[in-house]
Amino acid sequence: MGRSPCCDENGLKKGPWTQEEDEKLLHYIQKNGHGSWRTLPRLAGLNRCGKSCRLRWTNYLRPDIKRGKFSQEEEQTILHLHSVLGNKWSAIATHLPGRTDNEIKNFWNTHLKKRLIQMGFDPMTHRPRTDLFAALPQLIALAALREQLSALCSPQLTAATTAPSADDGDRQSSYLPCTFPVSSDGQEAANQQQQTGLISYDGGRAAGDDADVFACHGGGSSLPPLTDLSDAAASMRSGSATASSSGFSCSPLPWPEFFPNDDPFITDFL
DNA sequence: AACTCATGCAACCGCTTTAAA
DNA sequence: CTTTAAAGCGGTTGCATGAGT
Repeated sequence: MGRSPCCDENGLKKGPWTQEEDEKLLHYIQKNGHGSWRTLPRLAGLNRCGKSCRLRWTNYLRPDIKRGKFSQEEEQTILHLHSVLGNKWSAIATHLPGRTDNEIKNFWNTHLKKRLIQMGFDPMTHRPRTDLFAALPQLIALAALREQLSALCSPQLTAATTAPSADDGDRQSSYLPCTFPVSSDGQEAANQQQQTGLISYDGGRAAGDDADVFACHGGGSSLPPLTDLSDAAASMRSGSATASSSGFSCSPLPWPEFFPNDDPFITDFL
């Protein structure tokens, strides 16, 4: 398992390519093909290592490269393939004609990964995050909120905040915040995801598979997606009147037992 | 206008895999 | 079968640019 020598050792040029170098490489490959990348630089009159030339060609100079913004469809394809293949950028790139593995990798790292994280999904598993670290800021904020509520509200609220016993199974799921209004089948959560335009693809795989990959509630995680509580506040402000008058049973805030819609403190607080 | 910070992307590094001797 | 060279691949870095202060 030998390693190709580093460019430094041979005094070869590194760093950004000049237009002149690009032209030399392009001209040589168009005329002769790339053949052996090892010998190409010398033959093409370039003071670069073969590796650098190959990279420049495959990621930039190749004539079939499609440049510019990724389309919605390409985005969905990447998300889908990444959920199946993981960080196999070259494998993903084979399904996106004109896109290089490097380009896809960059797009993933700078856009898609961040968006998944923001939505509370683990970018590697595509499932809601379960790690305590990721949840910590929100847990702290909620703990502070709870403390304030305990101090200001009736004793029954304090009682209600007592942690459930270990055999409380289902009830524990409502212990952590989620601004996606939850129904028994989680449909609203799915709808909300679709509205974001992020997780909405439906092609390629069986519905069951995708439902599993992008499950929000009850998808094998005890922790719902992490969200900004201000979203919940806004949603409550806008929906509280109709919710109370129509007898809407599902609180827009998490932990309805702690944050009852008709509690004057809660409505004032929000 | 000057500075700082965040973002996007091209390119490099080093490990793994493949193929040839 | 073993060794070695070359290619492939994914992770990471560093620079250019734009936005915000």
